[in-house]
Amino acid sequence: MQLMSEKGAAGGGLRERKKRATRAALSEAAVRLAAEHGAEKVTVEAISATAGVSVRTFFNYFDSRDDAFVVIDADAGARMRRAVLDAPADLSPLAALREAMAAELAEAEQQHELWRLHAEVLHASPHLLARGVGAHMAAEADLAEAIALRLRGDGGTGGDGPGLYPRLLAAVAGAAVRTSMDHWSAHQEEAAFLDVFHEVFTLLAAGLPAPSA
Amino acid sequence: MQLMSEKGAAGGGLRERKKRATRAALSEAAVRLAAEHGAEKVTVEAISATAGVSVRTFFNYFDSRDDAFVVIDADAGARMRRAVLDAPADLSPLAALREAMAAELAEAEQQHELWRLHAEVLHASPHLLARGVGAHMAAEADLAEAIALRLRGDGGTGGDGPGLYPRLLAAVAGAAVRTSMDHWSAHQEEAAFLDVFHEVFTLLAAGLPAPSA
DNA sequence: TGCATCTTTGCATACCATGCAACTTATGTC
DNA sequence: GACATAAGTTGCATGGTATGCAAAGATGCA
Repeated sequence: MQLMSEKGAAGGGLRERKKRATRAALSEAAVRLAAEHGAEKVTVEAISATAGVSVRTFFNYFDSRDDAFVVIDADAGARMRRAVLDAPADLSPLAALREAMAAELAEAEQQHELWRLHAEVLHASPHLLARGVGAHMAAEADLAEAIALRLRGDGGTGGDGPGLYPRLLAAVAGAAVRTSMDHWSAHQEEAAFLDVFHEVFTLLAAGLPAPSA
Repeated sequence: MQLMSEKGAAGGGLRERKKRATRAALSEAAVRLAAEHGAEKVTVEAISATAGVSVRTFFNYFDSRDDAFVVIDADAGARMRRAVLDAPADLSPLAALREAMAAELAEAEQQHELWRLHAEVLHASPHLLARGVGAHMAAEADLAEAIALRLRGDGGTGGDGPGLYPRLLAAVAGAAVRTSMDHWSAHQEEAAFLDVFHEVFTLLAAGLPAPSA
């Protein structure tokens, strides 16, 4: 079943620091090996050896081999959730989401090389790409709840989750980010990523009108 | 690698009819067994035995065990693509997509019981749900291309796929459908599915404004 | 230091997934 | 209808994936 994720933020204990380090080492080993040899040719044994742990320990951190390629940053969801909750009150829900996601993407640029490799790996095998897309869903559910909180103020999300509007907003924003990344990685020379990102959200806010051209 | 899907429509040859029957039998066996015992407890051997074929044959039809739970109707994508292309010219792209998807969902109601079980199974194990969402991506890419064709009239989609707008539209519409189904299955008694579906597309067309209430 | 807790590891086991060769079943032709 | 061919199914062998369990090794805390 995997180990619990303990604290999302930077905890102080030696144990938790070691655990984060091990997880990061496994993740990085998986991505680098996959970028070099192709994801299908990378065995769990190779990943574990590169990260300096046993195969059994690999499965203490990831539920499946593919998870090591797909799950990049486990705390990203929590950070976006907080960003949505802390956004200025005069931002529309859509704009709050846009800003939270933009901040997260900017953060991702810090690990530039690794993220680039990661994108390459996912794009190279559709199987993993699909898995990656699906993996965002949990984060989207979190975001939907954050939006619901933002809208209603109170903490009682009721028995059966956020309403239709927050769910839709989170799902659509997720789709928007994926579309931006896809399109940008196919037209990297023509436009900066942030331009694509903002054009996408502008289209959303306008109700996706048919292009005039 | 899986067998090729031959023709999407109803072909006449005995071979192809048998193949579709076998695929359907495997798919149905997988879903029913999973609904009864939980997806994790269903082995490929059990699915194959229920469908009356060997384990080896199972893997001739599906690339992995999970695919049998996830891939319900392999031709749905092709049908929606055609529906988008054949839609009346005065419909906006968003409306054309909405109608294509509504038609497909109405079709799904024919197999009501099986689709219901399918939804249950996916919902019961997040792992499969994520996989299911990812599986829609190929269909979305197809839809994006159809929209691009619809907008530009010509057949030359260029070297690097549809533009930003068609991609975004397809991705957002996919997110809208998933959201509708999620929300509806959580509030089944309160509203008819089609009402939820239309409310979602109305919100999209309005640019996802913050709710006034 | 010494004890409680958590983590890693090896081992055993079962299932998943693919290549290959032999066998069976459709299709089209004579 | 019988034949040659192409297509699909099956069993076997093989290797990777994934989990439970118990022993050994770290860490946290009094």
